[in-house]
Amino acid sequence: MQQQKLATIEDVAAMAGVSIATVSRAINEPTKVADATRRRVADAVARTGYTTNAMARSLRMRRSNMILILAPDVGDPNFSNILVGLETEASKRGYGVLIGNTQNDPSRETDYLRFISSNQADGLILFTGHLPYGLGQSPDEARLPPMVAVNEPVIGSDVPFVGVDNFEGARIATEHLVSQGHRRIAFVGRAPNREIARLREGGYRAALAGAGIAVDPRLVIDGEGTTESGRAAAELMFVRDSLPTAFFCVNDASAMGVMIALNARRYDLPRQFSIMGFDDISFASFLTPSLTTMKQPRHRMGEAAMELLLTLLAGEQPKSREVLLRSELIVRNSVSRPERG
Amino acid sequence: MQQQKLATIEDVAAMAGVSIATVSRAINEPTKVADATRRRVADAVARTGYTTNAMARSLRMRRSNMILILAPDVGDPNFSNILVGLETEASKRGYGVLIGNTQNDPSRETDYLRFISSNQADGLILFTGHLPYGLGQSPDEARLPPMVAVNEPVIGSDVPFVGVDNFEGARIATEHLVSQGHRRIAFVGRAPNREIARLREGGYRAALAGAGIAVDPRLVIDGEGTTESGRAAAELMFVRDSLPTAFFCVNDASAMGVMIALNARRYDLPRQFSIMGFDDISFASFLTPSLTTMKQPRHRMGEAAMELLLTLLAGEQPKSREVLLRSELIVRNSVSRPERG
DNA sequence: GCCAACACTGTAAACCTTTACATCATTCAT
DNA sequence: ATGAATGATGTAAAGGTTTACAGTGTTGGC
Repeated sequence: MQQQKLATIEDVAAMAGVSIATVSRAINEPTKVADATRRRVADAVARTGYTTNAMARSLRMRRSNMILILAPDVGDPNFSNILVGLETEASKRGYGVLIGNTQNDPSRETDYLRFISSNQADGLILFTGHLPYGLGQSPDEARLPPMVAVNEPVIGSDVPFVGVDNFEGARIATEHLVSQGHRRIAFVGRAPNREIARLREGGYRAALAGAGIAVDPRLVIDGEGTTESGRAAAELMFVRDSLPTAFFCVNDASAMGVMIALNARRYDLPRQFSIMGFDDISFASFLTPSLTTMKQPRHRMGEAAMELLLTLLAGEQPKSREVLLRSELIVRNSVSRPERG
Repeated sequence: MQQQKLATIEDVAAMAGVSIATVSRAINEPTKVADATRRRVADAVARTGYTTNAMARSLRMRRSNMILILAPDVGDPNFSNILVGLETEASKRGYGVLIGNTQNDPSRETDYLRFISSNQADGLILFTGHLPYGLGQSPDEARLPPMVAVNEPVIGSDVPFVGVDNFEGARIATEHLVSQGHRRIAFVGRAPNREIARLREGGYRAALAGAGIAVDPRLVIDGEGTTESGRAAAELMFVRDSLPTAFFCVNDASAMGVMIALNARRYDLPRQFSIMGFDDISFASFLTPSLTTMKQPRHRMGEAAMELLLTLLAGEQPKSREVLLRSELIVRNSVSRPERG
């Protein structure tokens, strides 16, 4: 329909009275061409409305200037701000971002790899916490495309990682609860095969150990980090009749679930139960009570991850293959001193 | 680094003992090639690990199978689910999605158009509510790339639109408030130059007119649809001392702001004030009180928008250039009967 | 036994760049 | 005045597909 036959470099060359090589140089390496010529070319570009055909360019240069972002769930509230950071940095450096929503479906992961193998993307950002299915198995690591994990490290691999120190953050969070006088602290969202959950559980255990508190296994509940799983976890504790005075949740979504369960049972929060989350998603402050949590610097995480990936792509040696940003304790109103022992 | 020199169609052809043309056909038009040959090619493809180079393909076919999504703010909670829908449908049809976060910055809008003009994207999905800067001005509409607006229609243009009937939805919402006995109903988030806000304000006015209620101009407050603007709007009413019994907010984000303001003033909601939002963002149900609002079928909006765009791209005539999905009243706990007249 | 139709395959052009190499003119040191 | 170095430009190859067109062999109808 709108195929008006776009101007090519040849049209520009003809109009400027030079060869196409000169046009290319005038555009990409302006110093290598005489001033007068450069002006003629610039003029011709303007008059023809020429834009260089990215496909031809990518074909020739074997580089697409595109980055593929693989995320299990683009709708995750913890995702979007990181995405903005990624996109900002990429755009600043002349890269575009392609998004791939995998829903943790192995076939979709494999499917998206076609963007890499077909040269449509030069590198990969991983939110998934594991290598895309179809990449990890073969031992020829050399074949791995340049990639960086963000938010969640990739288990058992040396994929560069950008995020917060989840172990340390969880320890700080748990220590905050301890410092308020809590000794029976639940961990909601245990998931041994999710690296991020494992790290946070580790920090939780370390904090308790440091305070000389034994972990009551009945207070460590499995969950996938969803709101519903948080709700179910809290309910389970009531059924088992083994209650904590505080809940440390693997993330804010779980914490919301716990809060829903407790509100539904008409408890007065935080008087009767304290709740601590992790992530500081944008809605954490709008809950009632507003959620005390650990803040992830999401925008900066995104920027740093993209920066690292582009450094890798440029073939340069990055300062470090792991960027750990500081998470920050955000004290709001969901934590108080326990009313009973 | 991993430039192992990927297999090309020529390698496959050599291994299968056929010409490259046959390989191409075996892959893209299997019926046009003899069974035995097809098997040999398939075998060679498997053995070489060949994937077709998307750049070369796009260059030749003048089509990238990519869609550019232009959104003012990727972090908007109303955005992500639509994005999932867009992505799902695109992926199903073999398209990839490229995301462009404009932050309403005209220069970034223009900048992203390079993806279109350089053939890196075949079509455009617009969240912005206006034509990208750098596209609208010239009258040669013929040059416009295929595009579809989602969520917010594009003012004064015939860009196809997929979304809910915002006028009608706002009318239903307001009528609900009226049906509960409210007569002093505020509209929070007036923005005459935002089409979506105008439509919703229109629905609000229509509902009041239908009920024989005159609009009190002091109850119509400007705002950009942010949480902060909602908070400020509510505060303004207290300052002006012209209070409604119910707030109809242009979107959920504004409604949250109003709620924050009222909670801060220690009002008992919804007993003393009713609040109605629009969008049903994922957190609406987690607010206290949970938010009564109009639900947008976001996932389906995304799918429908992508479907429409791909239809356009295929050069086919779509059934309609406007797809209006039904928004649905979600009754929760933020609306009750007014306690005073 | 001949010709047309058909099924399959190959040849080569086209898609639009970037860039190594060659060419030519000019400058500068000697 | 000469040769080398420098600077500006041009020529042509390469990047990997798709596809119009041509070619070949086979089938089937007469």
